Amino acid sequence: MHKDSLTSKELMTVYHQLLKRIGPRHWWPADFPFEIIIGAILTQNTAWANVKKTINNLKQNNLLSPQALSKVPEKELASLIRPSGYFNQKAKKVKQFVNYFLNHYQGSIKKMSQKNTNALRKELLSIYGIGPETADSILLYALKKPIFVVDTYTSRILYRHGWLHENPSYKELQDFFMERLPTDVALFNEFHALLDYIGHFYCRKTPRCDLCPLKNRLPKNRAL
DNA sequence: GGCCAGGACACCA
DNA sequence: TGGTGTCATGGC
Repeated sequence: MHKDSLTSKELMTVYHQLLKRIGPRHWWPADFPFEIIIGAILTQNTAWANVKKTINNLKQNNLLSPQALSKVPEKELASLIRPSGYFNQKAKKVKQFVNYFLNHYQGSIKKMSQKNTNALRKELLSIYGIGPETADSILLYALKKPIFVVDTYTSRILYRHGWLHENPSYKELQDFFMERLPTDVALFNEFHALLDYIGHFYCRKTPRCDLCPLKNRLPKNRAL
C-alpha cells in the first residue's frame, strides 16, 4: 500500500514549494459563486479557455443567473454552450442544476451554504451531470466548504512521483490529501489550483516533468 | 491531422 | 466495481 508513501509534513513541503515557485493561482476565476457553479459544470473534460467563451456568451445575454437560466429554452442554451463542447449534455446538466437550486434553495447561495456539507454533497451527486469532482468543486470553491478537489491531473502527478498507485478511485485520491492535510478551505483551494497548474503544463501524457517545479524537491521520488 | 482538455453517464459483464 | 463507448468544440 502507499498509505505511508508521503507524510503530512512532506505533503505540506510539496505545497509550500509549489506556492513559493509558482505563486498563488487565485482560484476560482469568477465574479460570483453562481458563476463558479456553472463554470464547474461547463469545464468537465474541457479546456478552461473554451469555458470562458461560454461564460461570456451567457453574460452578454444576461443569462448568468438561476432565474434567467430556468427560463431560457434548452436548445437556445445549448447553442450558447457550443464553444465548450458537449453542448447538448451540458445544457441539460445546467438546466437540471438550476431546477434543483431554485426548488431547494430559491437560488440562494447563502441558504445552500447553511446545509450540512455531507448532506449537501449527497444532494449534489444525485443531480444529473454532477459527479464527484464537480460536486466537490462546487462545495469548495462556491460554498467555501472544506473538501479537497481531485482530478485526473492529481492522479497523474501522485502516480508519476510514486506517491500513489496508478488509477486510484476518486475517494482514494481525495483521502490521500484529506488524511494528511489540516482541514482548511484556503489550503485546499490553493493546493488543488497549484496541482492543476503543474498538471496542465508539465504532466501530460508525454511527460515533460524535467520542467516540474518539484523536480529537485521530491520528499520521496522515483524517475519521472 | 492527431491529441488532449479542470468528467459524467449508460451499458455491460 | 470495473471497463468501454459516447458526448463535441477548439487550441496546439
